[in-house]
Amino acid sequence: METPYVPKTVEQKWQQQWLQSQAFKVAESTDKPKYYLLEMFPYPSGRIHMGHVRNYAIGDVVARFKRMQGFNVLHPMGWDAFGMPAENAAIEHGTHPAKWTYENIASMREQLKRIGLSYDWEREFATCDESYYRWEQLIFLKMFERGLAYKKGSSVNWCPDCQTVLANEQVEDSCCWRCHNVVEQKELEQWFFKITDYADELLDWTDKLTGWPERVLAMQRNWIGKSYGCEIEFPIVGSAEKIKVFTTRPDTLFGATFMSLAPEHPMVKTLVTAEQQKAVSQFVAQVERQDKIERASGENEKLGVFTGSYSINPLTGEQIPVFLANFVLMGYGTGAVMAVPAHDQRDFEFARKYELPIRVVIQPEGEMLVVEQMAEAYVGAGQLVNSGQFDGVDNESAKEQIAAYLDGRNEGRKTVNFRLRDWGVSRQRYWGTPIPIIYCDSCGAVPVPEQDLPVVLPKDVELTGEGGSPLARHQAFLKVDCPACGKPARRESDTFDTFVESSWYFARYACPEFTGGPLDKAAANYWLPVDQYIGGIEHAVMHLLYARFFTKVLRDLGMLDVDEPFTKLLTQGMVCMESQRCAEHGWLYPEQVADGNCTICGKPAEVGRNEKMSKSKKNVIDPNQLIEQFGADTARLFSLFAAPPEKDLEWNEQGVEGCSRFLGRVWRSVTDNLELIATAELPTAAEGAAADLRRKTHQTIKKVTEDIDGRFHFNTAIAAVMELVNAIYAFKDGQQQPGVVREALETVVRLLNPFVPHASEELWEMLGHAESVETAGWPQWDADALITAEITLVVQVNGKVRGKVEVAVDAAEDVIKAAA
RNA sequence: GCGAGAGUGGCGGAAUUGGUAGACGCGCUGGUCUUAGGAACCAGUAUCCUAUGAUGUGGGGGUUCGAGUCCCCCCUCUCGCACCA
Repeated sequence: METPYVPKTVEQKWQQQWLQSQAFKVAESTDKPKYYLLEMFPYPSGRIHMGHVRNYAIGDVVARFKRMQGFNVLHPMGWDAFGMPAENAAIEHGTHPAKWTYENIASMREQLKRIGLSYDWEREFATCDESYYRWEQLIFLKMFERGLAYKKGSSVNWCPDCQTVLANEQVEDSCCWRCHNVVEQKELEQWFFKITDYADELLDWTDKLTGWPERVLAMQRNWIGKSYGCEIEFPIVGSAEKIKVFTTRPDTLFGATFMSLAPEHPMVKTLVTAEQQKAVSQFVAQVERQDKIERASGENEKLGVFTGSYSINPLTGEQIPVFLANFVLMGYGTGAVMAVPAHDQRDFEFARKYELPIRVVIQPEGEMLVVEQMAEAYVGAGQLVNSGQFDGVDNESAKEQIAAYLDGRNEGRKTVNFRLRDWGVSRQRYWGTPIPIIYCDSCGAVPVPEQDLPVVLPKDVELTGEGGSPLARHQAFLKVDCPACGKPARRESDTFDTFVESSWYFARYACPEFTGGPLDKAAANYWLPVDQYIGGIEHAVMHLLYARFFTKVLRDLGMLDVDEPFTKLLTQGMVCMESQRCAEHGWLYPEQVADGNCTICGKPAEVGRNEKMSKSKKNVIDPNQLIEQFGADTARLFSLFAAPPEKDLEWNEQGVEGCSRFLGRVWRSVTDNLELIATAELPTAAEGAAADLRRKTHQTIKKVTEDIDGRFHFNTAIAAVMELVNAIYAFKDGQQQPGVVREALETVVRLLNPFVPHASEELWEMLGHAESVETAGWPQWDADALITAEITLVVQVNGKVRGKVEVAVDAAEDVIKAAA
């Protein structure tokens, strides 16, 4: 009689069913509001890990919930398929990156399908598909036309042994990760995207992205790093040239007693005098070494060297020495700073070390700074002193006044400086999108004509890991005639940074099959922006900033009409697990530990709590095994129940069992009551204990709806359903009012559908419904059912609980007072 | 240093607006049923106390009839940026 719950059978059945009915296929529609839900697409590494399960389970709850609420939900999936791991695998295993990548995609797709995620699989694509990257090449050409893509010299990490460029992540302690030789800096011509043109817009919009976590916005603001200040020109003694500095403190200009330049500053050569030549080159070499090793170790002693030259402080007319200093960065501002030791801590330390003059030009109120007694720079507010006609002015107004004064004499001007720099997109790598440019001796860098796209990445290459990118040696690929003059020319052999692909994939999902351009504008405008984006916090800056930038570029290219790609963002936490380590035998698998001791040597194992799952720590749970043992529904339920989505989730075997038990309990609550409720009608009212159950049912609908919608409190939503299930178990008057039981059970099944869709569908069918539970829609709560006849009032005297009284809900105040 | 966030039972975590702190789950304790169960079901489980009761949300102040929640100061932890001129 009783049907046991066998997750595997149930899950296979419904996954098959969804596939056949194309349940999650969507098209543009006007009779339903659209909702675009997206999780960050995965890199096809070969296997799904628990982080993916969590990410996609979270997304699937929202997708299914919104669908049940009547939204036209776009929920696509694809693959961020270009990148280095494929090349490395090719080198190690003698396979081809394409083969490796597509095989990984095939097996990961099957894994994802076993989780029961509601994707419109017809929209799936991989960024290494020619039909995707060809449109990326077109976007590049349009950007090139507009001056948004340009080429300039830039230094890169170069391994002289492997003859290849290394990404920053491939440099470990200044050495090549593969051959462990010291990495050099090499000057190369690279392609850049002019993200700095959008710095202001990217920054301004951070205030309008109210659906984003504050910390992500803070990181982006920090990264963009806008600061208001002044550009000031310092003439060089005995030269017509001037040194430009950027400062946020023009008010302290009278206190600038020397100047510091970055060791890499282009004017260093002309500034160094013959006598200082040797000292300077020694210093530059020293900083180059220090940059990598000492800087990383937190060493920050201020070091410098005198160039032998002097510049002139434009306000005091004084000659001030020009130094090189290790703390001045070429990449920020102009690479030159006016040093005001009295009011800047770094300049202060530098001046003390090299015995340079310190002059106080800002006096704080109610205090008298004396240079000899200063232990550190004074960086606060105050009134100007030793500043000529500006004496007595408060320093905030002095910023304006001095900037205006300099502007009038054409010696400086107010300016804005950004930390953000243009995005270098060239990679000397094989497995990426070829940059569609042809170099001609006569015509220079010529864009590949649109009709010649795509520039197909050739497949016939062999990867050895040495000698640089195989594209740079692939004659058939390289040799091409100049599209402008027809003379023999050479193709660009660099490929794009893979962040380029992930900067617009979300838009392509709107029209993955479109052959008329990157985007079908109508489809893109219908679906975009993404209403809810979900992914890891590790992408807080790079990916999310680049995607925002690209969206604005696509808008300005006329390809779509939105300003921002992602209306709401949810950054989910990591999946962690306890790890165990033996002093002698290193990290231990859980089965290598018995009673807290290492099973190899018997010594106590050290327990590390909350460590991110990683193979090296042997604390990884394989989703396949988990699903095999408990089923996809349990895996989903636990990853949603154990922690709120934005927090780290600590994996716990017993917690998983708890979720599995709960599903069994739900299952039995339905199967045990099937006979009872077989002919029962849904109630519109109830009496006594049945009214309490009915109230609980409708309270639960309300709670779960509000918890999911916008708040993403899945853990408390699930807890609420558990309470309802407990109430059904506790309810003993089923014989009298079976309809109330049916209502409660159907509610449980419907509310659980976004979390455990397979079990939910199966139970819904058992309850006698021919149509999918998703078609049945999201339940509505009945406000009348929420009303109680009596409520418990807590009587507090001086804030202490002194008693409880039961009163009618509509009792008058004096009745309540009397009762109390 | 700057920026963001967090400190609540043995554990994961609840507590939309200030109103019975500890929902729900794990673990633990006891029970029922069973040949047996790590199955299922029922009950209990913040701390102290025999109990009335008292104490409890990192610490210290404050506002309030009433504070986990609001204000001030301090401590600790996590994450991000970090010589940013």
